[in-house]
Amino acid sequence: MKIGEVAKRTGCNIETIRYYERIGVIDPPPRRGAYRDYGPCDTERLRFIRRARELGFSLEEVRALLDLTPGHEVRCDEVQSIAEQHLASVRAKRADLERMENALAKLIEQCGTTSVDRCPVLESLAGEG
Amino acid sequence: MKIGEVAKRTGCNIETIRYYERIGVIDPPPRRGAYRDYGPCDTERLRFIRRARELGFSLEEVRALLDLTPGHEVRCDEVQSIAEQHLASVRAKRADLERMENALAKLIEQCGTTSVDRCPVLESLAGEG
DNA sequence: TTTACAGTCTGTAGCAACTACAGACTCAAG
DNA sequence: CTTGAGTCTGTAGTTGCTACAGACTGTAAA
Repeated sequence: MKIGEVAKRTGCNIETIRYYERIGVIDPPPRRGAYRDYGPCDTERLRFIRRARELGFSLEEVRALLDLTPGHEVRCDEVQSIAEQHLASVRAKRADLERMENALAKLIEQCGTTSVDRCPVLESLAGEG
Repeated sequence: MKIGEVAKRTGCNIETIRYYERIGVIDPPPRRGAYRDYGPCDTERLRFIRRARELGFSLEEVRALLDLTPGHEVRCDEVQSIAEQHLASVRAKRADLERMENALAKLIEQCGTTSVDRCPVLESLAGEG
């Protein structure tokens, strides 16, 4: 399989696949002539990476996850621990965004409630704290 | 005021202040000798920027916000529109994270429920879709 | 006066995780 | 033999900083 085919099958784009190779997240495949020649394992691995990225795992976390499987001696507890750490950070981010959302909503709500030459959004951003 | 003082007062760090100057978010202040010499307006502006950044506005959005005030002819409706756009994107991000959180929690929940040599997290990341 | 020292200066490189070229090449079909 | 889509390498851009290196400046104490 050439890189374009793999890209189509995995949903990764071509540049990204080459990027993953460059940073060592996937191994360089053999070449058929000048072109990279991928097998089914590569598509699987790339799909794995893609899923994990979609779930917000960083590439470092993905790497750690991938490093757990090679000898097929899977450590479910380690996987669980990585996933749990990640879950915690997702929850934290979500809480941040929630606070932001509330603050923004409050700001916007005030708009139009005061006299013409004052804007509560700007004032509240400028005000001291 | 020298840059260190401004940094302390605004909570921005020194490198960041110089960075903002470089990209034109703040104007280059006059120099007293070789050193940048800031006035109170600069601290206000930097505080404004910092608040906005904390609320997740991008620097481009911050720039747009700042561009609305210079002639003191404030356009509250424009400010509101920027804030609303931003609110929408915050909400979208939060929804994404929520989906992530659910998926992760489900994954983790399954851990330990199957036989010893299978890990549901890895399987579900690897599985086809 | 000298000298020490904290603070500042410029300029550049690094981070994550890609994306987007330029310009050369390759390989199969017509 | 030529066309053209696909691929190759290498480099630079993105966002919003952060972190140096190596030079300089200004002040205060000895």
